[in-house]
Amino acid sequence: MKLNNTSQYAIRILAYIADHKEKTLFSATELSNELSIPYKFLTKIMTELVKADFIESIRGREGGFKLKKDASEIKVDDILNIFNDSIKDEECILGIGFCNGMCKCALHDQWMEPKLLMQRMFRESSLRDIAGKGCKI
Amino acid sequence: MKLNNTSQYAIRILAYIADHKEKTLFSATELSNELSIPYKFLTKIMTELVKADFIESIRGREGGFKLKKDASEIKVDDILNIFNDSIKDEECILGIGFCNGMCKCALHDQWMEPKLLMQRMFRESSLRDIAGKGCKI
DNA sequence: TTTTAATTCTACCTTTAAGTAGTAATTAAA
DNA sequence: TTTAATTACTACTTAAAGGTAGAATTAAAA
Repeated sequence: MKLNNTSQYAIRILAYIADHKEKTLFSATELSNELSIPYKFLTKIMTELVKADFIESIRGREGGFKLKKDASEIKVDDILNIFNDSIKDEECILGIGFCNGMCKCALHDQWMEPKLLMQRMFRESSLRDIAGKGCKI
Repeated sequence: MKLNNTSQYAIRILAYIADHKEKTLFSATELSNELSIPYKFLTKIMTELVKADFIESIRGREGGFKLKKDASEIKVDDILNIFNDSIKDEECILGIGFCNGMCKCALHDQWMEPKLLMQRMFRESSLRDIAGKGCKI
């Protein structure tokens, strides 16, 4: 019962960048070192964040990465969505075909409340909310 | 953000068995058919459930499986524990080293409430509670 | 005693997530 | 204009989850 590694890394990367408002550009090397994320894996994730338009990249010498949107406009759930890791409404905790009013799984009712809480947490927490709130590694 | 397939299958298998009190023995073939779980994968899971002492197996012709404990004594969390899939107290949603009072991750505080709810749901739901509450597949 | 229907065991195969390697492209500084 | 520092791209490797195959074992029924 966990987020996948890629999602975890992506959230930590973006939160780190959002946290350091004094800096304008972050290199992959810095992010990799500061956040203890394997360099090559990090650059792979950065490319996806660029494609998803959350991050702008400056190529070439003295280049780097920076946020493309305001930190308050990026929700944790938006990040999870890039990696297909957010909690879908129709998702069933026991993995049965259709889990809803007509045919629900054995844990459907108990799962409802924690599921909604988690969805709210992801949908309402922006990078601004979580930046600087925690340790890096 | 989901339970692994094996955990889902195991919960559904045990809930099914707990639900049919009129029957005393369940063959792998029946369970596989009724729950739409691949036969060979199911037997693998059954073996683990037997080793974990939740299920008793009767070998040979006319054999099968049955619950070894009372349904009220088996919690969903006990099942998840077999497959290392329960939510540990120290588990961090962003996967950082030690996520506690001293050094917590950026989502630590928001994660607290849904995490405790889920832990309670798993720890307090017994097979008896969930048996017969849902569709099979 | 043989057959048959069942579980168990060992080993393998497939798919996906996670991570690595090497090189090309880009750009500012020297 | 060359060099160094940077991101981007393509392809590969490794590890884990998910799933399959086949033979061995067991024990009731015929």
